Amino acid sequence: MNKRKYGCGLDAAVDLMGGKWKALILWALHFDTLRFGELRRTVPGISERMLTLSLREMESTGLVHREMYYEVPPKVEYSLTEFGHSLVEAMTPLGEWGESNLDRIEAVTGGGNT
Amino acid sequence: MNKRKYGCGLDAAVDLMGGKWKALILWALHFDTLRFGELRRTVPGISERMLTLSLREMESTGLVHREMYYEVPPKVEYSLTEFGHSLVEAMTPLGEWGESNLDRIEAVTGGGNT
DNA sequence: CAGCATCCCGTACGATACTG
DNA sequence: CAGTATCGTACGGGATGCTG
Repeated sequence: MNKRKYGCGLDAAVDLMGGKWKALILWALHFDTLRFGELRRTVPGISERMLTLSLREMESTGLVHREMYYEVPPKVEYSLTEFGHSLVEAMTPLGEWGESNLDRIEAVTGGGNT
Repeated sequence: MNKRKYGCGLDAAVDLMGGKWKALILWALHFDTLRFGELRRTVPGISERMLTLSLREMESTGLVHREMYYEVPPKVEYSLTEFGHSLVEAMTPLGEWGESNLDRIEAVTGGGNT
């Protein structure tokens, strides 16, 4: 049962793009429509399982569009919906902040705890 | 051992404020310096344990400042550091996006999956 | 190539009780 | 008031193997 209302919009947004991989996937798809294998190569370190799961989840939340081509070598392309693009744009400042403070963040997370 | 480098700044930022409660706590502290009990009341649904853990973690990452007063009724005040404030500011667009799309988000997360 | 199934583990999180 | 200790669970996530 999921009766979770969100404390604020930020909470809701984090729920959508939180987790370990969704932000990376969103980011990757922001620039290009990508196939499964391309995504796998673009997002470093992700497993097939997590890519599949994340993609499915983002499909179901309307962030990602999935286009299947019924060909002999199976081909599936993933792209962002308008909704997805708008989210990425909202995340951009956070991403820039993160990059500006990468050193510091790596220092505190690497030497600290979870 | 923690050799996690981040895929991008966004990844790093999400690592800092991800989780279930940190965003809410940051948000609450953005407006005011708050005591433990006040925070507990401000962040709806959080347990003492999670509040403590989140606070400790954010202390260790330099987002939150903790000020103890050695008085008879113990008193501790939490506030954001400059670092914390800058993070909140970077998160703001995301929060606004979330609020603008609250209905949609609740619909897709409430009826879907995690 | 794209993807699902299964096993397994760590930890994030929750509930409850106790303390200075 | 402001925590800490302990226990238990659920889920996120990794590794591996199989299918159309």
